[in-house]
Amino acid sequence: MVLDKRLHYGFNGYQFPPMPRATRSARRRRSFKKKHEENQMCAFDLLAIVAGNLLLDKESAPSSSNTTADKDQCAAVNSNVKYEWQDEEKPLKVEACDHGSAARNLFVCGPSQVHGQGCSSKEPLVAQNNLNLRLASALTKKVEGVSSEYREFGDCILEVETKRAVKDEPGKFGMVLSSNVANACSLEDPVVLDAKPPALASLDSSAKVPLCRNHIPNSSYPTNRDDVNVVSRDDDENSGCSHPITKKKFFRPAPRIGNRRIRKIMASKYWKVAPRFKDGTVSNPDGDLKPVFRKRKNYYRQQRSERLYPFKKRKHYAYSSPSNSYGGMSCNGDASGSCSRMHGVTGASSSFVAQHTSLQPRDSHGMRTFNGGASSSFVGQRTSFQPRDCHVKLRIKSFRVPELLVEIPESSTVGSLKRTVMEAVTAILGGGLRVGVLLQGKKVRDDNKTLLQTGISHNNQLDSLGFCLEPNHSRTPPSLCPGDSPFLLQCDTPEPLSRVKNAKLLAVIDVPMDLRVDFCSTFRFVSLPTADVVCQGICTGSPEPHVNNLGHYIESDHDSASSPADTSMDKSTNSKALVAVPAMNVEALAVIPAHRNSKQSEIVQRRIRRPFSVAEVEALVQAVEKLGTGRWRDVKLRAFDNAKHRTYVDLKDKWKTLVHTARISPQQRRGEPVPQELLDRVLTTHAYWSQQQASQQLKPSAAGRDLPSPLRAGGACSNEPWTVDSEGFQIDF
DNA sequence: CTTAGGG
DNA sequence: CCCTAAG
Repeated sequence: MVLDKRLHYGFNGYQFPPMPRATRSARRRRSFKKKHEENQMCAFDLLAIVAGNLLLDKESAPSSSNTTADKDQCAAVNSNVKYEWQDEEKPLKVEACDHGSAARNLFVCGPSQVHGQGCSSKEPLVAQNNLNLRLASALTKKVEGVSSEYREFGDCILEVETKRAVKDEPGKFGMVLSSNVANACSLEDPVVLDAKPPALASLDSSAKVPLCRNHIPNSSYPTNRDDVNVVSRDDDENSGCSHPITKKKFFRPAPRIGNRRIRKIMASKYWKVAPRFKDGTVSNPDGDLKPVFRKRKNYYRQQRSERLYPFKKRKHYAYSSPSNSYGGMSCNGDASGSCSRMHGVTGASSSFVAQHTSLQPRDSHGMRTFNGGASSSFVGQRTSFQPRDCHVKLRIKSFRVPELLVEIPESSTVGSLKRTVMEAVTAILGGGLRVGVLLQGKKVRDDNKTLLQTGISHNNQLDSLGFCLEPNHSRTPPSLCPGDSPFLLQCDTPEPLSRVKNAKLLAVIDVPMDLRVDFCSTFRFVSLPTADVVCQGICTGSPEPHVNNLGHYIESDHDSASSPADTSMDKSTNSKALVAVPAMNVEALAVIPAHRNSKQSEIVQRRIRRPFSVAEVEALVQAVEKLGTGRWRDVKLRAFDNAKHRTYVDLKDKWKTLVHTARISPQQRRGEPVPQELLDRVLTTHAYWSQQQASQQLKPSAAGRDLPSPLRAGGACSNEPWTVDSEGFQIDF
């Protein structure tokens, strides 16, 4: 099979789109050429092709079986083929790998110049660096003569790390490909991955962050940077933080990635991520970053990204406004997928990092909590943007509507019933509700405390956090929330309400930790001034490393500690750091079941008190007369099956109180008076069953027969002082 | 989960 | 109504 698809990756971040085909218009070719000329800065070019075929250039049609590349010009590894590519200056050899399965991984790496000459003839490349490529993994081949490392994951993903920065573009590099990706790309729609670090895009930049085309100031790269920070990701183990390495440092050998991880990666669709980087490019506050891409390219990318990412990114991000620098940054939950993808793009991101070495997040706070790449990404973000503060992500799966009591005549129509219910619901939702926050089972009453102060932080207790909807007493007007809150939740002084005990809420809200507790306002958070606080904490259930969209890198490296050394950016970024928190974030990112610690997190509210009506008492008495006092479950089923709010324990308790009530003087009784007739029956019944119970104990074997069994319920027992209706009385609520 | 009881 | 030990 011939793959027409190929991917070009520019280590510099410059990408060469596939040459236009001959069939294409001259105009397009010119355009193509022009573009490349403009991007001469690119020092290194990596060409990767997956799926068994490598197209070195349009002229040389690659066939799966043979090496089309001219010797000396390109090297490609095909499934079982060995290609050699020799550059005069830097010979690159790639030994064939034999991967059993479908020939997949191909990649070519070489000085861009070579590439330019032979393969992409038109592209001027400045290749000066030597890259060592090494394939780790199944393919495990070494490519010598180059200074980067490859990691091949499974049969699909290749990660490249550069040890050395390209001359002009220190730190830029790399990428990961998956065969899938390759397949996905057609020449027509070349996949262009930008190694460049997207400045500050959020992961799902696609959704919220404006594409950076405009942000790209110019094509030239900064030349004065010597330091390259590279973050290498570790293996599957996650938890890495990005740590920048100075360019002089060599990257540590890329750890191998287990299949498991590979699968994950694949699943995450790395390749999809790649495009994002590009898109994600955001203007760099410092202006340090200079995107190499042109608008046109961006256009490409954008298009592609759109195509490739049909799926919507997390809604979560959607909320974040573009302005919100960090809104998209966090990865978690759902995001994990995207994050992981990013991970795949390690190389690219790392390059990004390098560029931004100067930017280092001062605050490692959030970092530590991150897993793998994600954290690193954050780092990057922070550096460039002002860090805000950690965010707590909570998901509220649903709110249960507090119990509604509706009274309606039996003669009412169903329609009127519906309207009645609607009105009740509307009354509640329209200002009759407020949100209660519970932490560790305790209600958080102080709305003015920050989440952090309250103990709600990104790295803890999320599972012990609960929310509840409470009826809002009319006396307390909704204070904070103007109508904008989508939920129309009003907040006011939190008062424990017993009604909503069952509300189960799981948080999944992305909340800045410095927000006040009273997110009742719907979760419209009010950000407090928190200049210093900056952490992007995110909790994710997913072990996957995350990479921030910025391309900041993250690595889950074992030993690597994130080294935010460079603070040069700090000052610049700080000012920006605190941005208004968008009202968004309500979206759920990660799903964090709040009910895990049922005891603690679950709402501990006491149930609302609901006095038994006379009718209920009647039903209860009747049922107990028939069933006895030791079969509350049956009583429930028989008479209160439809009264969801009455548990058998409630019935038992009520019986207990009825007995007590019957025994005390009427003056001592409280509440709705129960007809004496009923109380008398209560006493009679109680006495009867007590006796039965006693006799049963004395002579268990015989007693059983005497006791009215449920089955025999229809027939009144001769001993029973009452007549029983076989059907019983169902209380229907 | 049910019961039975104390709180 | 809640909480819980027991079964």
